[in-house]
Amino acid sequence: MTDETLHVLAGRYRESLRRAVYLIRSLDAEGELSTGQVSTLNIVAEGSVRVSEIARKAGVRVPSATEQIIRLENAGLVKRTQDVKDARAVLVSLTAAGRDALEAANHVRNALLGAGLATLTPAEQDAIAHAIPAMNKLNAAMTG
Amino acid sequence: MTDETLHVLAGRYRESLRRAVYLIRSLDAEGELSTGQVSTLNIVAEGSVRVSEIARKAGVRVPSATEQIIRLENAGLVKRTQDVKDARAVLVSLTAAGRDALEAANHVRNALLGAGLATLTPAEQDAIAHAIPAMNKLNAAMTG
DNA sequence: CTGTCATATTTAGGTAGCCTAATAGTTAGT
DNA sequence: ACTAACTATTAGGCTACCTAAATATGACAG
Repeated sequence: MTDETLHVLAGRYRESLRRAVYLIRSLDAEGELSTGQVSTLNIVAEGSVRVSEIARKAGVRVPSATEQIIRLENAGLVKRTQDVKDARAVLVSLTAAGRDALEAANHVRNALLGAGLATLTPAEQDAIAHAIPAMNKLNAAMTG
Repeated sequence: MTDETLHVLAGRYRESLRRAVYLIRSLDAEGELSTGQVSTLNIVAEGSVRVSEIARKAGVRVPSATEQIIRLENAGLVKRTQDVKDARAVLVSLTAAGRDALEAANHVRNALLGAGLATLTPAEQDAIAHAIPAMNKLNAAMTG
């Protein structure tokens, strides 16, 4: 594609993502956990993670991650432990309650979004499914 | 697709959108206008719009839209006028400065995102281009 | 082994942006 | 004309983000 074409595509894609953000937010309306909390839990679910690693993956600064984690810890959803190999570092992991809460939150959101996807034609569903790997590659390329 | 398949697709799509939020945010790092401000300006750019209409399109409550608009008005980017046909309503429109600022902001963001898109293969670019109408339909279906 | 610089996290203080509830004015239906 | 519905704003509060500074540990050169 030419730069011009890519520029136009960028504009359309940006607009679509902007609206998709509100879609994602609307999925949270019913739930008990906020979008940010679910995002953080999803990151922690991958295993014991340092605070700085959570911040990096979430695209926020370290103090913001600390704040989120403290809130989640107070809610009993994650626990913090000292890294035995590096006393400066803190490892964050899910509690059993956190795992349950995350699973429930994901289930509700996926069901809602799945119902929305069901209103699309099979071709439209395929178009989205097919775009996801490209979107992920783009996300990775641009946000590190 | 089966409900189960759609459920899985919903999960993958949600995850991709979650990361795309940070991509969008990263496009704002350099600019003077926040993501929310650009979104609001983009809505207002479509013509004179009521506060309640802006709120609906932006996916926020009316007082939040009022707040945004007051900020943009203080920055000289939009102006508020009474609707002559309905004295309850306020019509919001861009000022010349607002139009310029929006154009500049969109240009910078589209250039940055366009550069990211340029790193994808043509097939990946096509996959995203092809998914956008479906994404827009889904957004419209789920957020009204 | 000690001083220095880098790394990891937390604390402190501030801002943007979202929310609900309450207020004031306008319109529309009976 | 009265009541109910609608439009916008104001008031008060919360979450989540930020930068700067403090605290503690690690790594390493001399």
